[in-house]
Amino acid sequence: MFSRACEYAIKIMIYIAVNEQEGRRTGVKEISGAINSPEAFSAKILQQLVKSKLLISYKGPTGGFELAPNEQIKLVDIVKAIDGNKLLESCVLGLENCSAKNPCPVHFKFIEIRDRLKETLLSTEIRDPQLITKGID
Amino acid sequence: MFSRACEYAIKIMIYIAVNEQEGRRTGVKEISGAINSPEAFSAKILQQLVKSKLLISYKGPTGGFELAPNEQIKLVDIVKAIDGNKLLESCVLGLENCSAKNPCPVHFKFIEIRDRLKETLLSTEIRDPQLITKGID
DNA sequence: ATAATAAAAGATTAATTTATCCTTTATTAA
DNA sequence: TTAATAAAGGATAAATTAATCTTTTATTAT
Repeated sequence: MFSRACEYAIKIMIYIAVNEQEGRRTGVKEISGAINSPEAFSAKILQQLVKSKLLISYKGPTGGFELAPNEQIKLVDIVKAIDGNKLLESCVLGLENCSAKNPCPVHFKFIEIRDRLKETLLSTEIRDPQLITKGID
Repeated sequence: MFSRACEYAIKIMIYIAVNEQEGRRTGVKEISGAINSPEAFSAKILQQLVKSKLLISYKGPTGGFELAPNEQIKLVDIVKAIDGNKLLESCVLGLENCSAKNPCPVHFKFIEIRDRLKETLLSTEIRDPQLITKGID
């Protein structure tokens, strides 16, 4: 469903949110240890999340990452930042001109699944207390 | 959502179903031309579909492919044959031990989307007249 | 100021997926 | 029975994704 990088990204964001609750800034090494992801690869993903303004980074000792403040960060923002919007917008059969007016054979079978997916990604906020309690490794 | 190969596979199966309606056996060249897929790659996918018993192949002149007879072929069969059941069974965050009893942070957010997807794949039959009318290229 | 720390950046490698090419095998029709 | 046809099989190449390694830049605390 999501790329490996995107799976890591979601876990990363949730883990940083957990630490935010406790007022702690989080570094790459701690994150990759906690979510069991390769450190250097995680660092690349963190860079993308910073460029996408979902995180703020700090260098040097005491450095690390924090969630972008005063922002509602939703799952959909993470997915778009890492995987783009192919999953959310493109035809499941990869047809260029598929639409309600010119539907592919399975268009109407999948449109509601996709809408349901979008709705879930849009309504799930990364600071949701429900999210930040459960296992992530 | 699906791999490129799986997108091709679904289009291939629908196209063969269209021809079955007209009593025509279909060859790789015609198929790849009709659905706009690379011929040699399509041939590999066709081989997999034959190995998975979803198609029957015939060599030589007048050769080609037919749907496996007397079988209800569902979308889920195609997806499983090409992409396996990762999409249908694995945790969206890739966690090995994710389950209702030991849920990942997004488990319950996605479980119903997945169930909806499974239901659609299970209930969509490749010979459904609704499927085999619409554009596929 | 300087040493230590940690992220950023860039280059490279590995693995997987997508795609092509070439040879072999089976089948049909002349 | 032979030539043409079409799928099967195997090897290879290209592209994308995943992952690693090394150097640079910024920041903090001593």
